[in-house]
Amino acid sequence: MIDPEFFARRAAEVAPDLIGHLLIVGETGGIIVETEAYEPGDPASHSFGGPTLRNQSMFGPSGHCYVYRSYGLHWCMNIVCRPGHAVLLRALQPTHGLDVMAVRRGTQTEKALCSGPGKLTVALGVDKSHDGLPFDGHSISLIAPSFPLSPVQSVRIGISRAVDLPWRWYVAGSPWLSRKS
DNA sequence: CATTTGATGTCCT
DNA sequence: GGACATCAAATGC
Repeated sequence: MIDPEFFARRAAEVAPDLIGHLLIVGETGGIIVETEAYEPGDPASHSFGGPTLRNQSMFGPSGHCYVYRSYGLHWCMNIVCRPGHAVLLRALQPTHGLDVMAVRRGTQTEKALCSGPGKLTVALGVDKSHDGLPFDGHSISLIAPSFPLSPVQSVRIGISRAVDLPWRWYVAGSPWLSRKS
């Protein structure tokens, strides 16, 4: 399991370190290949402006989930770092339970199973009921890579505020990203 | 191929 | 009422 100290840092420090970790939810999972950091004081972050009913998990214990509804219909999954900080999981390389994920996603094309924040929650079966749950190896696990990767740093995607903050990290050339880079 | 559009939860003004 | 950390299908070149 991951040292709790790993999560109790700034989101912008945790996000690149999460690249290469194996995320397991139930019988499905994959390797994290794309993340984004959101911090307090960051106008694009849900924690900007303090706690609300919706974002309260973002101010809860580090190393837990923050799951929210995006655009009224998609679930998005974050890992909470220190209070008000969270890392959005944007894409996975599918490794576990591909058949189950394909059924949930209703697609045959393996490269599109987890290639986006709204897609990977469907593939993993994550929804509001996972909000606030810990990555403790019970229903949700996180396993460190055997060797560190060197992700590429870039600007975030799909936001309209603080668009210049270079807080997106991804595995260069990976075919599993939410968009080609 | 690129661009537009529809689905509609939760928070903010 | 409007904005939004999105996706897939429809439409237009």
